[in-house]
Amino acid sequence: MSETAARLMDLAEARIREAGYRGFSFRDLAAEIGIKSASVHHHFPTKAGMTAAVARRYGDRFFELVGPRPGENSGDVIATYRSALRNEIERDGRMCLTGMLGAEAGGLPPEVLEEIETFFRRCIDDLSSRIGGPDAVARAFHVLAALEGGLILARAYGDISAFDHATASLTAPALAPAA
Amino acid sequence: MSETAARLMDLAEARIREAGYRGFSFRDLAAEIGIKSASVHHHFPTKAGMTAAVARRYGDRFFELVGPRPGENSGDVIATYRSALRNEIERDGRMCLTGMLGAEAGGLPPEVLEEIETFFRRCIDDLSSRIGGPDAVARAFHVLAALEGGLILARAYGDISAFDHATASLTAPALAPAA
DNA sequence: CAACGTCTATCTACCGATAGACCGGAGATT
DNA sequence: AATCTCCGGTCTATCGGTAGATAGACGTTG
Repeated sequence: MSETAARLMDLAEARIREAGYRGFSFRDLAAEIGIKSASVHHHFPTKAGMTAAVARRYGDRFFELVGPRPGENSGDVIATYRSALRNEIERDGRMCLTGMLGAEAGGLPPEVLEEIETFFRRCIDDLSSRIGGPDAVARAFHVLAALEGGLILARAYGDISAFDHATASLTAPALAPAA
Repeated sequence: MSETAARLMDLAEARIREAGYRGFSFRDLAAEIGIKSASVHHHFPTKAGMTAAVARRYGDRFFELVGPRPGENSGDVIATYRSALRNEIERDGRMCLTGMLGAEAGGLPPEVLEEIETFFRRCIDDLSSRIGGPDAVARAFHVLAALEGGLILARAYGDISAFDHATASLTAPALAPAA
Protein backbone atom coordinates (compact mmCIF):
# COMPACT_ATOMS: atom_id res chain seq x y z
CA MET A 1 0.00 0.00 0.00
CA SER A 2 1.33 3.39 -0.99
CA GLU A 3 2.12 6.13 1.45
CA THR A 4 -0.75 8.19 0.06
CA ALA A 5 -3.24 5.38 0.51
CA ALA A 6 -2.13 4.96 4.10
CA ARG A 7 -2.55 8.65 4.80
CA LEU A 8 -6.01 8.55 3.22
CA MET A 9 -6.98 5.68 5.47
CA ASP A 10 -5.67 7.51 8.52
CA LEU A 11 -7.72 10.56 7.66
CA ALA A 12 -10.83 8.57 6.83
CA GLU A 13 -10.56 6.70 10.10
CA ALA A 14 -10.40 9.95 12.05
CA ARG A 15 -13.35 11.43 10.21
CA ILE A 16 -15.49 8.34 10.62
CA ARG A 17 -14.75 8.21 14.31
CA GLU A 18 -15.69 11.87 14.52
CA ALA A 19 -18.88 12.06 12.48
CA GLY A 20 -19.65 8.68 10.96
CA TYR A 21 -19.79 7.20 7.47
CA ARG A 22 -21.64 10.13 6.01
CA GLY A 23 -19.40 12.50 7.89
CA PHE A 24 -16.51 12.38 5.48
CA SER A 25 -16.07 12.82 1.75
CA PHE A 26 -13.38 12.01 -0.77
CA ARG A 27 -13.05 15.73 -1.39
CA ASP A 28 -12.29 16.40 2.26
CA LEU A 29 -9.65 13.73 2.42
CA ALA A 30 -8.11 14.84 -0.86
CA ALA A 31 -7.97 18.50 0.15
CA GLU A 32 -6.31 17.69 3.43
CA ILE A 33 -3.38 15.92 1.81
CA GLY A 34 -3.21 18.19 -1.20
CA ILE A 35 -4.55 16.04 -4.05
CA LYS A 36 -7.81 15.96 -5.99
CA SER A 37 -10.77 13.78 -5.15
CA ALA A 38 -10.44 11.95 -8.47
CA SER A 39 -7.06 10.74 -7.27
CA VAL A 40 -8.58 9.24 -4.17
CA HIS A 41 -10.67 7.01 -6.42
CA HIS A 42 -7.44 5.68 -7.88
CA HIS A 43 -6.49 4.24 -4.48
CA PHE A 44 -10.01 3.34 -3.34
CA PRO A 45 -12.51 2.95 -6.18
CA THR A 46 -15.56 3.33 -3.92
CA LYS A 47 -16.31 4.94 -0.60
CA ALA A 48 -17.87 1.75 0.71
CA GLY A 49 -14.77 -0.24 -0.18
CA MET A 50 -12.52 2.29 1.45
CA THR A 51 -14.60 2.26 4.62
CA ALA A 52 -14.55 -1.51 4.74
CA ALA A 53 -10.76 -1.44 4.35
CA VAL A 54 -10.45 1.11 7.15
CA ALA A 55 -12.67 -1.00 9.39
CA ARG A 56 -10.63 -4.11 8.71
CA ARG A 57 -7.37 -2.37 9.46
CA TYR A 58 -8.90 -0.94 12.61
CA GLY A 59 -9.87 -4.41 13.76
CA ASP A 60 -6.48 -5.88 13.00
CA ARG A 61 -4.76 -3.17 14.99
CA PHE A 62 -7.20 -3.53 17.83
CA PHE A 63 -6.74 -7.27 18.25
CA GLU A 64 -3.01 -6.93 18.04
CA LEU A 65 -3.22 -4.36 20.80
CA VAL A 66 -5.39 -6.42 23.14
CA GLY A 67 -3.68 -9.72 22.39
CA PRO A 68 -3.49 -12.21 25.25
CA ARG A 69 -0.76 -11.83 27.84
CA PRO A 70 0.69 -14.96 29.47
CA GLY A 71 -0.63 -15.52 32.96
CA GLU A 72 -3.50 -13.07 32.70
CA ASN A 73 -6.74 -13.50 34.63
CA SER A 74 -10.28 -12.41 33.79
CA GLY A 75 -9.79 -9.00 35.33
CA ASP A 76 -6.69 -8.39 33.27
CA VAL A 77 -8.50 -9.15 30.05
CA ILE A 78 -11.28 -6.72 30.79
CA ALA A 79 -8.83 -4.08 31.92
CA THR A 80 -6.94 -4.51 28.68
CA TYR A 81 -10.04 -3.95 26.59
CA ARG A 82 -11.12 -1.07 28.77
CA SER A 83 -7.81 0.67 28.46
CA ALA A 84 -7.68 0.12 24.70
CA LEU A 85 -11.07 1.74 24.17
CA ARG A 86 -10.49 4.45 26.73
CA ASN A 87 -7.40 5.39 24.81
CA GLU A 88 -9.55 6.21 21.77
CA ILE A 89 -11.47 8.95 23.45
CA GLU A 90 -8.58 10.13 25.55
CA ARG A 91 -6.35 10.73 22.55
CA ASP A 92 -8.70 12.78 20.41
CA GLY A 93 -12.16 12.68 21.96
CA ARG A 94 -13.54 10.41 19.28
CA MET A 95 -15.61 7.23 19.22
CA CYS A 96 -14.41 3.72 18.63
CA LEU A 97 -14.67 3.30 14.85
CA THR A 98 -16.69 0.12 14.96
CA GLY A 99 -18.93 1.45 17.70
CA MET A 100 -19.77 4.43 15.54
CA LEU A 101 -20.42 2.32 12.47
CA GLY A 102 -22.37 -0.19 14.54
CA ALA A 103 -24.74 2.54 15.65
CA GLU A 104 -25.13 3.69 12.05
CA ALA A 105 -25.63 0.13 10.85
CA GLY A 106 -29.04 0.91 9.40
CA GLY A 107 -27.63 3.15 6.69
CA LEU A 108 -24.42 1.40 5.76
CA PRO A 109 -23.38 -0.46 2.59
CA PRO A 110 -23.39 -4.25 3.03
CA GLU A 111 -19.64 -4.64 2.67
CA VAL A 112 -19.09 -2.24 5.56
CA LEU A 113 -21.70 -3.95 7.68
CA GLU A 114 -20.00 -7.26 7.16
CA GLU A 115 -16.71 -5.90 8.44
CA ILE A 116 -18.38 -4.45 11.53
CA GLU A 117 -20.14 -7.65 12.37
CA THR A 118 -16.88 -9.56 11.97
CA PHE A 119 -15.17 -7.19 14.37
CA PHE A 120 -17.75 -7.63 17.08
CA ARG A 121 -17.85 -11.39 16.65
CA ARG A 122 -14.10 -11.51 17.09
CA CYS A 123 -14.44 -9.36 20.20
CA ILE A 124 -17.04 -11.59 21.79
CA ASP A 125 -15.17 -14.77 20.88
CA ASP A 126 -11.89 -13.44 22.20
CA LEU A 127 -13.32 -11.90 25.34
CA SER A 128 -15.48 -14.84 26.32
CA SER A 129 -12.75 -17.41 25.81
CA ARG A 130 -10.28 -15.40 27.89
CA ILE A 131 -12.79 -14.58 30.61
CA GLY A 132 -13.99 -18.15 30.97
CA GLY A 133 -16.53 -19.42 33.45
CA PRO A 134 -20.17 -20.40 33.02
CA ASP A 135 -21.50 -17.02 31.91
CA ALA A 136 -18.49 -16.06 29.83
CA VAL A 137 -20.41 -15.15 26.70
CA ALA A 138 -22.96 -13.02 28.50
CA ARG A 139 -20.19 -11.31 30.42
CA ALA A 140 -18.34 -10.64 27.20
CA PHE A 141 -21.43 -8.98 25.73
CA HIS A 142 -21.87 -6.98 28.88
CA VAL A 143 -18.29 -5.76 28.97
CA LEU A 144 -18.30 -4.76 25.33
CA ALA A 145 -21.65 -3.00 25.63
CA ALA A 146 -20.59 -1.05 28.70
CA LEU A 147 -17.37 0.04 27.00
CA GLU A 148 -19.04 1.19 23.78
CA GLY A 149 -21.85 2.84 25.70
CA GLY A 150 -19.31 4.51 27.95
CA LEU A 151 -17.76 6.09 24.89
CA ILE A 152 -21.12 7.48 23.83
CA LEU A 153 -21.73 8.99 27.25
CA ALA A 154 -18.27 10.52 27.33
CA ARG A 155 -18.92 12.08 23.93
CA ALA A 156 -22.33 13.40 24.90
CA TYR A 157 -20.95 14.85 28.12
CA GLY A 158 -17.74 16.02 26.54
CA ASP A 159 -16.07 14.52 29.58
CA ILE A 160 -13.97 11.39 29.71
CA SER A 161 -14.86 10.82 33.34
CA ALA A 162 -18.28 9.64 32.17
CA PHE A 163 -16.49 6.70 30.56
CA ASP A 164 -14.54 6.06 33.74
CA HIS A 165 -17.64 6.04 35.93
CA ALA A 166 -19.53 3.84 33.50
CA THR A 167 -16.82 1.21 33.27
CA ALA A 168 -15.17 1.27 36.68
CA SER A 169 -17.16 -1.65 38.04
CA LEU A 170 -16.12 -3.88 35.14
CA THR A 171 -12.60 -4.22 36.45
CA ALA A 172 -13.46 -4.48 40.13
CA PRO A 173 -13.44 -8.30 40.46
CA ALA A 174 -15.14 -8.36 43.85
CA LEU A 175 -18.10 -6.46 42.46
CA ALA A 176 -18.22 -7.72 38.91
CA PRO A 177 -21.12 -9.98 37.98
CA ALA A 178 -20.44 -13.68 38.46
CA ALA A 179 -16.95 -12.98 39.76
CA MET B 1 -48.46 21.68 16.42
CA SER B 2 -50.12 20.69 13.16
CA GLU B 3 -50.79 17.15 12.13
CA THR B 4 -48.30 17.49 9.31
CA ALA B 5 -45.59 18.73 11.64
CA ALA B 6 -46.20 15.78 13.93
CA ARG B 7 -45.95 13.32 11.07
CA LEU B 8 -42.75 14.97 9.92
CA MET B 9 -41.30 14.58 13.38
CA ASP B 10 -42.33 10.94 13.51
CA LEU B 11 -40.64 10.27 10.21
CA ALA B 12 -37.52 12.22 11.12
CA GLU B 13 -37.26 10.36 14.39
CA ALA B 14 -37.40 7.03 12.61
CA ARG B 15 -34.81 8.04 10.04
CA ILE B 16 -32.42 9.42 12.64
CA ARG B 17 -32.70 6.27 14.70
CA GLU B 18 -32.02 4.28 11.55
CA ALA B 19 -29.11 6.15 9.98
CA GLY B 20 -28.29 9.23 12.03
CA TYR B 21 -28.45 12.98 11.53
CA ARG B 22 -27.00 12.86 8.05
CA GLY B 23 -29.17 9.87 7.25
CA PHE B 24 -32.33 11.81 6.50
CA SER B 25 -33.26 14.75 4.32
CA PHE B 26 -36.17 17.13 4.05
CA ARG B 27 -36.83 15.76 0.59
CA ASP B 28 -37.18 12.24 1.93
CA LEU B 29 -39.59 13.26 4.64
CA ALA B 30 -41.60 15.39 2.24
CA ALA B 31 -41.87 12.65 -0.37
CA GLU B 32 -43.04 10.13 2.18
CA ILE B 33 -46.01 12.20 3.26
CA GLY B 34 -46.72 13.64 -0.16
CA ILE B 35 -45.63 17.26 0.09
CA LYS B 36 -42.65 19.20 -1.22
CA SER B 37 -39.45 19.83 0.67
CA ALA B 38 -40.11 23.56 0.65
CA SER B 39 -43.21 22.89 2.71
CA VAL B 40 -41.17 21.11 5.32
CA HIS B 41 -39.21 24.30 5.82
CA HIS B 42 -42.47 26.02 6.63
CA HIS B 43 -42.89 23.79 9.68
CA PHE B 44 -39.22 23.50 10.58
CA PRO B 45 -37.06 26.30 9.16
CA THR B 46 -33.80 24.40 9.61
CA LYS B 47 -32.74 20.79 9.83
CA ALA B 48 -30.81 21.42 13.02
CA GLY B 49 -33.85 22.98 14.66
CA MET B 50 -36.06 20.14 13.60
CA THR B 51 -33.61 17.58 14.95
CA ALA B 52 -33.37 19.41 18.26
CA ALA B 53 -37.17 19.45 18.47
CA VAL B 54 -37.32 15.73 17.72
CA ALA B 55 -34.71 15.03 20.38
CA ARG B 56 -36.58 17.08 22.94
CA ARG B 57 -39.86 15.32 22.22
CA TYR B 58 -38.06 12.00 22.38
CA GLY B 59 -36.72 12.87 25.81
CA ASP B 60 -40.07 14.03 27.12
CA ARG B 61 -41.73 10.83 25.99
CA PHE B 62 -38.95 8.75 27.42
CA PHE B 63 -39.11 10.25 30.89
CA GLU B 64 -42.84 10.01 30.94
CA LEU B 65 -42.48 6.34 30.10
CA VAL B 66 -39.90 5.53 32.77
CA GLY B 67 -41.46 7.74 35.42
CA PRO B 68 -41.14 6.53 39.02
CA ARG B 69 -43.57 3.92 40.31
CA PRO B 70 -44.58 4.01 43.97
CA GLY B 71 -42.80 1.41 46.04
CA GLU B 72 -40.15 0.59 43.46
CA ASN B 73 -36.69 -0.61 44.41
CA SER B 74 -33.34 -0.21 42.64
CA GLY B 75 -33.86 -3.30 40.55
CA ASP B 76 -37.25 -2.06 39.37
CA VAL B 77 -35.79 1.22 38.20
CA ILE B 78 -33.11 -0.47 36.15
CA ALA B 79 -35.58 -2.95 34.75
CA THR B 80 -37.82 -0.08 33.70
CA TYR B 81 -35.04 1.64 31.82
CA ARG B 82 -33.92 -1.61 30.32
CA SER B 83 -37.35 -2.47 29.05
CA ALA B 84 -37.89 1.02 27.66
CA LEU B 85 -34.71 0.88 25.60
CA ARG B 86 -35.17 -2.74 24.64
CA ASN B 87 -38.52 -1.78 23.24
CA GLU B 88 -36.82 0.55 20.74
CA ILE B 89 -34.90 -2.15 19.02
CA GLU B 90 -37.59 -4.76 19.42
CA ARG B 91 -40.20 -2.64 17.67
CA ASP B 92 -38.29 -1.69 14.57
CA GLY B 93 -34.67 -2.72 14.99
CA ARG B 94 -33.47 0.80 15.43
CA MET B 95 -31.20 2.63 17.87
CA CYS B 96 -32.20 4.84 20.72
CA LEU B 97 -32.37 8.32 19.18
CA THR B 98 -30.13 9.99 21.71
CA GLY B 99 -27.68 7.12 21.65
CA MET B 100 -27.34 7.49 17.92
CA LEU B 101 -26.90 11.26 18.12
CA GLY B 102 -24.55 10.90 21.06
CA ALA B 103 -22.25 8.73 18.98
CA GLU B 104 -22.37 11.24 16.16
CA ALA B 105 -21.78 14.13 18.55
CA GLY B 106 -18.63 15.22 16.76
CA GLY B 107 -20.50 16.30 13.64
CA LEU B 108 -23.69 17.77 15.07
CA PRO B 109 -24.97 21.35 15.20
CA PRO B 110 -24.65 22.92 18.66
CA GLU B 111 -28.38 23.16 19.27
CA VAL B 112 -28.74 19.42 18.74
CA LEU B 113 -25.77 18.65 20.95
CA GLU B 114 -27.30 20.68 23.72
CA GLU B 115 -30.49 18.65 23.59
CA ILE B 116 -28.57 15.38 23.68
CA GLU B 117 -26.51 16.44 26.64
CA THR B 118 -29.64 17.52 28.47
CA PHE B 119 -31.22 14.14 27.86
CA PHE B 120 -28.30 12.21 29.27
CA ARG B 121 -28.00 14.50 32.28
CA ARG B 122 -31.65 13.94 33.06
CA CYS B 123 -31.08 10.20 32.72
CA ILE B 124 -28.17 10.15 35.11
CA ASP B 125 -29.92 12.41 37.61
CA ASP B 126 -33.10 10.38 37.54
CA LEU B 127 -31.40 7.00 37.59
CA SER B 128 -28.95 7.81 40.35
CA SER B 129 -31.54 9.36 42.63
CA ARG B 130 -33.85 6.39 42.24
CA ILE B 131 -31.11 3.80 42.59
CA GLY B 132 -29.64 5.40 45.69
CA GLY B 133 -26.74 4.09 47.71
CA PRO B 134 -23.12 5.19 47.91
CA ASP B 135 -22.16 4.53 44.29
CA ALA B 136 -25.46 5.63 42.79
CA VAL B 137 -23.98 7.99 40.21
CA ALA B 138 -21.38 5.53 38.97
CA ARG B 139 -24.01 2.81 38.80
CA ALA B 140 -26.29 5.11 36.84
CA PHE B 141 -23.52 5.74 34.33
CA HIS B 142 -22.83 2.05 34.12
CA VAL B 143 -26.44 1.10 33.55
CA LEU B 144 -26.96 3.71 30.87
CA ALA B 145 -23.72 2.80 29.10
CA ALA B 146 -24.53 -0.91 29.10
CA LEU B 147 -28.00 -0.24 27.70
CA GLU B 148 -26.82 2.05 24.91
CA GLY B 149 -23.92 -0.23 24.11
CA GLY B 150 -26.27 -3.19 24.11
CA LEU B 151 -28.29 -1.49 21.41
CA ILE B 152 -25.18 -1.06 19.28
CA LEU B 153 -24.29 -4.71 19.63
CA ALA B 154 -27.80 -5.81 18.78
CA ARG B 155 -27.69 -3.66 15.65
CA ALA B 156 -24.27 -4.90 14.60
CA TYR B 157 -25.35 -8.50 15.14
CA GLY B 158 -28.80 -7.98 13.75
CA ASP B 159 -29.99 -9.93 16.75
CA ILE B 160 -31.83 -8.58 19.76
CA SER B 161 -30.47 -11.35 21.95
CA ALA B 162 -27.15 -9.50 21.96
CA PHE B 163 -28.92 -6.75 23.89
CA ASP B 164 -30.41 -9.28 26.27
CA HIS B 165 -27.07 -10.92 26.99
CA ALA B 166 -25.35 -7.61 27.43
CA THR B 167 -27.88 -6.25 29.91
CA ALA B 168 -29.10 -9.33 31.76
CA SER B 169 -26.75 -8.86 34.70
CA LEU B 170 -27.99 -5.30 35.29
CA THR B 171 -31.30 -6.50 36.65
CA ALA B 172 -29.99 -9.49 38.57
CA PRO B 173 -29.63 -7.87 42.01
CA ALA B 174 -27.54 -10.68 43.47
CA LEU B 175 -24.96 -10.21 40.75
CA ALA B 176 -25.15 -6.51 40.10
CA PRO B 177 -22.21 -4.38 41.25
CA ALA B 178 -22.59 -2.95 44.72
CA ALA B 179 -25.98 -4.59 45.14
C1' DC C 1 -59.19 40.35 4.89
C1' DA C 2 -55.63 37.65 7.12
C1' DA C 3 -53.31 33.62 8.47
C1' DC C 4 -51.82 29.31 7.15
C1' DG C 5 -50.09 25.75 4.35
C1' DT C 6 -48.56 24.36 0.09
C1' DC C 7 -46.76 25.10 -4.30
C1' DT C 8 -43.26 26.19 -8.28
C1' DA C 9 -38.99 27.60 -9.22
C1' DT C 10 -34.57 28.46 -8.16
C1' DC C 11 -30.01 28.97 -5.85
C1' DT C 12 -25.57 27.57 -4.13
C1' DA C 13 -23.06 23.95 -2.51
C1' DC C 14 -21.64 19.40 -2.24
C1' DC C 15 -21.68 14.44 -3.27
C1' DG C 16 -19.57 9.94 -5.53
C1' DA C 17 -18.03 8.59 -9.69
C1' DT C 18 -16.06 8.52 -14.51
C1' DA C 19 -13.38 9.71 -18.78
C1' DG C 20 -9.40 10.98 -20.73
C1' DA C 21 -5.01 13.55 -20.78
C1' DC C 22 -0.53 14.15 -18.80
C1' DC C 23 3.85 13.27 -16.46
C1' DG C 24 7.68 10.91 -14.66
C1' DG C 25 10.20 6.97 -13.46
C1' DA C 26 11.39 1.89 -14.09
C1' DG C 27 12.65 -1.65 -17.25
C1' DA C 28 13.34 -3.45 -21.52
C1' DT C 29 15.05 -2.96 -26.30
C1' DT C 30 18.05 -1.45 -29.66
C1' DA D 1 24.16 4.92 -23.94
C1' DA D 2 20.09 6.23 -26.05
C1' DT D 3 15.56 5.15 -26.94
C1' DC D 4 11.11 3.07 -26.32
C1' DT D 5 7.32 1.18 -23.64
C1' DC D 6 4.67 0.69 -19.87
C1' DC D 7 2.35 2.01 -15.71
C1' DG D 8 1.30 4.22 -11.32
C1' DG D 9 -0.36 8.49 -9.84
C1' DT D 10 -2.17 12.73 -10.59
C1' DC D 11 -4.65 16.08 -13.11
C1' DT D 12 -8.79 18.71 -15.45
C1' DA D 13 -13.34 18.50 -16.63
C1' DT D 14 -17.65 16.81 -16.20
C1' DC D 15 -21.77 13.95 -15.12
C1' DG D 16 -26.08 13.10 -12.70
C1' DG D 17 -27.81 13.46 -8.39
C1' DT D 18 -28.82 15.34 -3.85
C1' DA D 19 -28.41 18.63 -0.13
C1' DG D 20 -30.43 22.74 2.65
C1' DA D 21 -32.46 26.86 2.00
C1' DT D 22 -35.17 30.93 -0.03
C1' DA D 23 -38.62 33.94 -2.62
C1' DG D 24 -42.89 34.67 -4.10
C1' DA D 25 -47.44 33.10 -5.95
C1' DC D 26 -51.61 30.53 -5.00
C1' DG D 27 -55.65 28.63 -2.78
C1' DT D 28 -58.23 27.60 1.31
C1' DT D 29 -60.32 28.63 5.58
C1' DG D 30 -61.85 31.10 9.42
